[in-house]
Amino acid sequence: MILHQWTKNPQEAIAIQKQLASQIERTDRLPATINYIAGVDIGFEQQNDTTFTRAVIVVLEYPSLKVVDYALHREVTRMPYIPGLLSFREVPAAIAAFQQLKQQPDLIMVDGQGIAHPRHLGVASHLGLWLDKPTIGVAKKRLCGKYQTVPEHKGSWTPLEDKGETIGAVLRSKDNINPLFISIGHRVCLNTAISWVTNCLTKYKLPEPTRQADRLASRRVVEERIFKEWNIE
DNA sequence: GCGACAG
DNA sequence: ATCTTGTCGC
Repeated sequence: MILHQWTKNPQEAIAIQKQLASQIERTDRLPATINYIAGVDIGFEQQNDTTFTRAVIVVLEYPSLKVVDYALHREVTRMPYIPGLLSFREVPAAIAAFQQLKQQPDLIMVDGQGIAHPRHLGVASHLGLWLDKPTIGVAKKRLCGKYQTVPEHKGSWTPLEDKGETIGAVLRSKDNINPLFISIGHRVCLNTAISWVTNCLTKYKLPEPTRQADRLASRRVVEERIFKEWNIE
C-alpha cells in the first residue's frame, strides 16, 4: 500500500515525517517465534556523472544465522544526503529489494536510526511502517540525543535520551569497540530490540544480519562466488 | 548566530 | 556513503 509520494522536496519530506511518526508502534507486535531475520544496508556507486543507489537485503535463518536468501536493487540516486531526511534517499531502493525476496523475514534490522531521530522517523522506522513489518534501527553513529559513557565490556548499554525521553540504547556490541546506537524501528519495544541485536552478535561489532548486508552493499562488484559461498541457487 | 549532523 | 596506505594493537 502506498503511504505517500517520495517527494524530493525537503519541506514536504519533513511534513510527511511528522505525520508518519505518530503511526509508529513502540511496543511488541511480532511473531512469537522468530525464524528469519533480515538485514538491510545501502551502498552507492559512482559511474561517471551518475550516482547509483544499491540496496541489499539478506535473510538469515535463526538461530543458525545462515544466509538463506538475499536481494539486490540498483537505481539512480534520487536525493542528496541531508541529515534527518535519509529515508527519502534510501528507503525506496530498500523496498524494491525487499519485494524480490522469496523468504519473508519475521524481523528486520536496518543500518541507521529508528525513532532516535529529530522527528522520530529514521530509516528503520520509515521502512517498517511502509512494509508493516517489525524493524530495529542499528546505527554506527549518533544522530541526536545524549548518553553516558558505556562500560567497555560487550553487552553493556546506557540509554540514549532526548528531550526527556529515552529514544534508544547505546550498546557495546564488542569489547573496547565503539558502541552501536539501537532504537525502536516499528512494532518492537526497546528491550526486545536490544535482546534481538544481542542474540545476533558473534565476534564482530555488527549483528549478523546487518553485517552480512554490509558485506554486499559495500562491494564494488557482486561476484558469482558470493552465491556459492552462501549456497544460494 | 554557532555547532551538530544516521548514511 | 565514498575516495584511499599505512599502521597501531589485540
